[in-house]
Amino acid sequence: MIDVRLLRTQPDLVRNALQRRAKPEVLEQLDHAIRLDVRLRDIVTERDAARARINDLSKEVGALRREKKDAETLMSESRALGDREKALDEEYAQVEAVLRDVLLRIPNMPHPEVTDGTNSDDNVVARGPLQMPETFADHQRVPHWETGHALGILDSERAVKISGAMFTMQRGLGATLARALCQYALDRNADAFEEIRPPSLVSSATLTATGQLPKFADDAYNIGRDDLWCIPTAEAPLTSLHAGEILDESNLPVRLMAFSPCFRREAGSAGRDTRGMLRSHEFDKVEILALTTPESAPAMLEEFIERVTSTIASLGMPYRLLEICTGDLGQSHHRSIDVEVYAPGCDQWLEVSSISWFSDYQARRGDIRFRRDGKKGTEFVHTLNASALAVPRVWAAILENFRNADGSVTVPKALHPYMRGATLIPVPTATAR
RNA sequence: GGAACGAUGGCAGAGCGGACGAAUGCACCUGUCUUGAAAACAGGAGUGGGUUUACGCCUACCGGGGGUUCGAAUCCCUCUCGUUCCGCCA
Repeated sequence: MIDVRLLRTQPDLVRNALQRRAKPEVLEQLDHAIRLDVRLRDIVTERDAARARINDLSKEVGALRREKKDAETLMSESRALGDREKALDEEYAQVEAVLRDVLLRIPNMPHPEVTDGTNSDDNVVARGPLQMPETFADHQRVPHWETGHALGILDSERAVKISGAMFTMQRGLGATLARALCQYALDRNADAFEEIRPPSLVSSATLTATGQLPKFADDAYNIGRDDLWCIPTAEAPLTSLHAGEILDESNLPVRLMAFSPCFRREAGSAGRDTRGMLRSHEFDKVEILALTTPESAPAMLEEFIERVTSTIASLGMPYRLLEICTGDLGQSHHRSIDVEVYAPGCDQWLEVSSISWFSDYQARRGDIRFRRDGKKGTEFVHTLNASALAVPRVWAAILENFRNADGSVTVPKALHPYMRGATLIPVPTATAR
């Protein structure tokens, strides 16, 4: 949520920043919010004046009563004011609700350094592939779904039988590999992050704090009977962990990480990436997250980039960094860098992580504040997060990058400790099938 | 799912219709005293909103929402959460 005060005092600053997102309707929402805010303050001023008078009157009534004097004149004046106050209060609640809804739908202001652009075509490669092989061999040019099925470690058909389209299921060493990736990602960040095992079902308030609600309700699974939502990412419960709290500056930064399943309806992407593991309704991910002071957020962003890229690099696959342009930036995002891994089999750069800085946008929604040492008052924290590792796409990229000429897949060395001794996913023998 | 009880400031805990933003204790901050500390004494401390150049002033907040009243932490309704007992269960 953007700051109403900023919108009030420096509307042009906000307008210019949001203009860069290249979404005309946002500017209309902005003007709407400004009008509502003006109206709201008029109401508040009059309502508070009425309340002040009522408070004075009831004190006088109390005094008269003690002296056994008649107070009917004052009481009737107060009654009339009470009616007015009630009407104003109702109007306040109405206007406030609309204003809040409008504000919740206005996106965050992009960081000044974010490149201008209108859509994903304008994203810029911030760091090219550092280890792109000259060429890939033919045996690496096999899509992971073919390899996965041939090796008996991916069973899409039965996943569809059990749950429907866009669900996947790994088996045997494939399942072990998926879990190994999570285990590995957690261990790589355990030096600085507290591991959390959060709930996978959360309240509407929780999904509103991170920005999924109210605007993107169609993208998440809703359990209407209990008014709960399946988390689309551990970002949601982790960000809200300190919702409504005032933290001490000395406790910052708060660093959290979590393994969790992620549930996404993928409402707008029917028919896209239907094969294999590139897009599914449920997947596993390890998320890292930080709550920081505003001034230390840029350094944390750099640290996150370093952590994510070094993890990907340690698996030995070509990757690149993408600076997301203003037109492609998510609603809550102040700045985002995507990490993509190259998958030679399907010849695609796969987004395996998004490293994001939300400035105080989520903190304002979730009411996460901090108090500076020895100072009065509070400020909103900055939130940052990143996928330390998203399983399916990394899993897919491994099957393509490390496919051998005989059809087997070599397990990256970094994962060996988590594979129960397996260093290779072999081609099944005829009898084993 | 059923029943009973409960929810007050950082914590503990009073208040049960009128000067209550709220006693008291602990914790905290600032003075005085002390070489320093402790103790003692004095004082100060919450959050949001509106308004003001500013000091400040007004307003709201005793789990959430609604009601009664001139006036609600206090009375009534309702929801949520917690504790205990029963039921069910990994």
